[in-house]
Amino acid sequence: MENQISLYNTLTRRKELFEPMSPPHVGLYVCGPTVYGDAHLGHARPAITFDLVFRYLNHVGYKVRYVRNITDVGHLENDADVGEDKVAKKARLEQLEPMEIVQYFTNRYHHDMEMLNVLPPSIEPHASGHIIEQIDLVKKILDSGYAYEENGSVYFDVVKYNREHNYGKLSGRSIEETLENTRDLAGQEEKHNQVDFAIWKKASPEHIMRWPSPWSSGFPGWHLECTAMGCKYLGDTFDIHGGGMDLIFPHHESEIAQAVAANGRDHVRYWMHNNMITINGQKMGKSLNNFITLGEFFSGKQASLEQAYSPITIRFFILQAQYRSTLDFSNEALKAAEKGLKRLLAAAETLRSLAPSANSTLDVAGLRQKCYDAMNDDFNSPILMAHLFDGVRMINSVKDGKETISATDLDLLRKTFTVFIFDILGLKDEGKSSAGNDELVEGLMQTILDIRKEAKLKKDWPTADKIREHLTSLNIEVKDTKEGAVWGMKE
RNA sequence: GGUUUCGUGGCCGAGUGGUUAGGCAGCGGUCUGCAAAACCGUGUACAGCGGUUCGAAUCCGCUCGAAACCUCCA
Repeated sequence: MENQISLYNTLTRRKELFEPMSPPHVGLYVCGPTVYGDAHLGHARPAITFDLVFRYLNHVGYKVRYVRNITDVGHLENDADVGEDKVAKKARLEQLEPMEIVQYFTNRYHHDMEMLNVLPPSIEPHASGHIIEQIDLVKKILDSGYAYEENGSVYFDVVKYNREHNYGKLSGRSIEETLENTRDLAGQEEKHNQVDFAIWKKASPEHIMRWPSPWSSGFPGWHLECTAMGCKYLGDTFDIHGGGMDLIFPHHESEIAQAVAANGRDHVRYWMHNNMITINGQKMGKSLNNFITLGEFFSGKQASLEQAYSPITIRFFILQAQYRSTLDFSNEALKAAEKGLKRLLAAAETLRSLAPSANSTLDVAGLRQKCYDAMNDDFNSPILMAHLFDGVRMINSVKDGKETISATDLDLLRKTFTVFIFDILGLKDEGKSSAGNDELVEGLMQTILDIRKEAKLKKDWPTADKIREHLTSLNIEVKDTKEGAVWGMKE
């Protein structure tokens, strides 16, 4: 590989050179959504972060198998193990089949992701479709002695595991402290220790999502699915596992424990975690009830939104921050993103019609290298964007005749812009497809603008202004530029 | 309370020992019948107090403030 990528590994808490186990193949697993509600801005962050990782690894020549699961079982709603399954709860409230809910929100999730130009993963396994694998995993853990059965449920013996391995290697916490600080929760009599967690849970009579198992009719534990599906599709040990920072403990910590207990070897080599999106300085999340769904952003129909924001604006906004930093939502920040995106795309468009000169006064190769350097340094998209904006200045300067560019450099700059803006950052010009592609409309508009042009040549300003005003009232915006009048639909 | 992380100019957000991050807004200018847009130029900021150093936003200590995790959570 020509590009040496370094990435921040949560396991070691530092940046490390990325070396896949069996290049050029790379295994990438990312925790996907729990489909019991619409995706909100917070869900867009890991999707876009790891879409960037997926796109870049592919770009530099790796063959990536990207697995992102759909969680449609488990994940208990209330404290400890006495709660009911989130999906099941919603189902009963609305008198729908659980799988109907799952399908409905999965479809909507896919739609939102497509809008954000997030590429589909290579495999998108459902937890409910891997009950057999999960039961197998429970058996393995029982066989290796790191779990015990109690009244139809199976619990992971964290204390025993911690004696031989390090439960806490990822999150950096010690089990002793955790033991001291864990609250007393009801319904935990079955557990030998408070830190133990269920890997198979017997279903209560009213619990409708349930599967037969050697221990009881029940359902798999919260952390089991990712271990089971990750190992199934990527191997017992694989390259990269990603997800939100809020999953580090206990979810990912427990995933490691389950995998090591079952397979006796290391689970994941590089753990990557994206930071949270905040609103008023606080995490945007389901439980805090302060989230804004992606659909609401796209439509602008939500109390705290001053306007609609297009999917690609949202994408640009998220990529403007490095994935390990928190990112604070505000209308002001989003509007800034919208304008910046527009300027970047306008320059990309200008680039297509730029004329070359005999030689260059610009360092295009240097710019290109800086772009790669930024991405190689832990996928630093904001730095990449800063360099691209330097490119924007170059393009406009050439257009103004202040700088010149050779044919070779022009070609290189075009390639650089295309690769980084569209292929890697995954941005796109949304305006292009939505308006102005209809032949009839295009013809009519051309006729009208021609008439206006003639009026302007005769300095018949009232007529010219009248045409513009009438079009404005139809939501069509006309702007007189040096190259003539251009029109577009107002947002 | 414990663990971890953070505090950068009006806003968002990089950087992390010595040289301009970048975007948006603002200001100045160019273009322009008007309007809008576009383009160019422009800002010495780094929570506070000490310390280390020739030199700190960057390292160390303390203080203040904020967040995440410890319970489902992207």
